[in-house]
Amino acid sequence: MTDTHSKRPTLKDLAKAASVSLASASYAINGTGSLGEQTRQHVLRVAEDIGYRQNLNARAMRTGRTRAIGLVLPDLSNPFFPSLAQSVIQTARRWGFSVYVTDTEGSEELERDTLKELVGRNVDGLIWFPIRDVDTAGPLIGNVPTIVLDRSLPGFECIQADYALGGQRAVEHLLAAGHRRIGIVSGPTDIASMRQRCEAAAAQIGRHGELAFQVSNAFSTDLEPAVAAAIDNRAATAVFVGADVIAMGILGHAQTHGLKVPDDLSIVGFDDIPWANFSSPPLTTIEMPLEQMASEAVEALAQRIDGNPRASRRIILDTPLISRRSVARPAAA
Amino acid sequence: MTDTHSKRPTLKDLAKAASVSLASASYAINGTGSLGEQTRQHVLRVAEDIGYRQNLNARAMRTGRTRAIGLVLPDLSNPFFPSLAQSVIQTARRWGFSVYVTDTEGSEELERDTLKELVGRNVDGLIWFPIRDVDTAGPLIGNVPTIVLDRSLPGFECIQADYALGGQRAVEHLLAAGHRRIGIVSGPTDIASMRQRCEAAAAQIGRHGELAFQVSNAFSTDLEPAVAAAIDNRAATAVFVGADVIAMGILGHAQTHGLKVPDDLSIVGFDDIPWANFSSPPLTTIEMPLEQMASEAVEALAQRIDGNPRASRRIILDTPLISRRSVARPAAA
DNA sequence: CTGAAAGCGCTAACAC
DNA sequence: GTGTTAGCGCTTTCAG
Repeated sequence: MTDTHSKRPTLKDLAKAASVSLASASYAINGTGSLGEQTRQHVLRVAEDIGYRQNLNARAMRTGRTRAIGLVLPDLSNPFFPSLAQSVIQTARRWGFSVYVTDTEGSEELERDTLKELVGRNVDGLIWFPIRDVDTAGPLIGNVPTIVLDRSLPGFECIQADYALGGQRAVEHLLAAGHRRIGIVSGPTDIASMRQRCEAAAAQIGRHGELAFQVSNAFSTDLEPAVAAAIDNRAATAVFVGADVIAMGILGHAQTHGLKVPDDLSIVGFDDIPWANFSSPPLTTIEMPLEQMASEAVEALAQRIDGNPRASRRIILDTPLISRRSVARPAAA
Repeated sequence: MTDTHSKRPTLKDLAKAASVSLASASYAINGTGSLGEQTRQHVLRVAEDIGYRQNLNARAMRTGRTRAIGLVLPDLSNPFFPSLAQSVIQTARRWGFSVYVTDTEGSEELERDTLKELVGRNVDGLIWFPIRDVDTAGPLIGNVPTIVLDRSLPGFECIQADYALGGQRAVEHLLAAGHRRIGIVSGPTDIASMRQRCEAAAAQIGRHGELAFQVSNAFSTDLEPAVAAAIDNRAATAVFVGADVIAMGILGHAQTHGLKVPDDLSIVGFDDIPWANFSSPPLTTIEMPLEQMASEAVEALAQRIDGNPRASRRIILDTPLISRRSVARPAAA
């Protein structure tokens, strides 16, 4: 039994309890060095008995590696990010890393603080989904291996998806369904990946139809007045929405304002967040390959951490269309 | 300018660069000790110049406090948890703590590993949402101050909500709308908080109506056959569902199977996850006061960490009904 | 195969 | 007001 009130036993305590040297204790715990089989067993047993736990910080301090990585995300309340976080956590676990998840609340200042903090805690690497395509980190990050997600930051290895292709596919789908007057609701336009998908969409609309409107909205289900107005005007029979969260807001708005989806208004979103599949109607959308992003990111990071600098590749993943029920032929064709 | 390729400067480097002693450098950085104002300024300036960052691990090792807490959650893909995580992260930040978030993937083994890992990294405290009402941690946790969320674990300070009252309120609401034949779809029944809400609901139904069925489902939008069957049978005009995620699954199922909600089937859920407000119809549900849970938890933890043992209180928060559109009078009254 | 000792980066007595 | 120094718990040469 362990006394609940004593301090956590140290390696020294363990060595003493097992009457071996400090080194032997360490070897036994880590499975390193060369140690008599019985000694090792004995130490391990005693460790169990006295409830010994390695102090990972001390270990990290000595070895210079923490086996921890930081995941810096802009906003956990956007359902896109928890999914990503989950994938990263699981993949990292497979590689033997723990993950610090942080939410920068969309603030560049917090983002900087967070990054600083993580570096200060000596994470072995960083997976960073910046708020914008702006390097708020500067030299803060130092030499910490870093993979940037979705945004495009010079000097970093970036993992992205083919946003333009996604936007184009979305519009093609709408066109194929017979829509001609198509609107665009973009997310924040200071984000390159957002501009890309919307520009590609606009181009495609320009080619074969008519751009009814192009407005933008924050990453939120709450619609800004201009957006609500654009929808209410019924200038378009269909909209391409740059992010599913916003699309869900539009879906809700349309329905509470007497517009039937998809009959009066077809919608295609972008991201394929989990509940896109459970709205009514379920949302047709462009999939962001999250699991792949996560595993590519962790893998790339692991490579670098293990000293494989691996030329700063830029990885671009595919963005398939997921066809569900929010698109139909326009009523008045 | 900092050489991108050199190691991170240490306090020693800083001291040397500023030509002061190690202690003075430390004092300047931490604002402790007594130091000439100019010395301090000078050191700080030099620190900036050479890009010095504290090594928080080393500091933690020395002081015995990491200013980090661990948040152990069962499943980030249930939208309930990211919201909770976000609140915890933000509150913790206000108290000067960083948060390690982990997802135990519903596995008790991973839960144990995770807890071990966190303790090994010397977190100052733990906020733990156990998978079940089972203490998988045992003595692993040692003396690390821990707050348990939602579940009820002997010996821990637990923060819970009034589940029974919530279940009762849900049914009262259904009753008031004129329903008599009411079904219950519970979440996993090995969870006390789940049993409480459903038992209270059942009791209330028993008192003034008729329990049409009582089945259970995993925390998922995917319905188990028994649950789908119960819904399809139309044995009930209304259901109380123990968790919103499941409720969303039922909503989707009902609608794709020709049942109109709320006309053919009224639904009230539990949790008030973010998208409950954006389904169509928006889901009437019982609110879990997440922000409050989070801030109570962090606060309680901070207290203990700062050495205020504060008798192991059990905090019970209120569970108000949020009335939206998924409840109507039954068609055939 | 085992033990003694150095040192990772930092803080906090304690001396000056 | 500033500098010296002893460790925090651990890993890892290097001798025996």
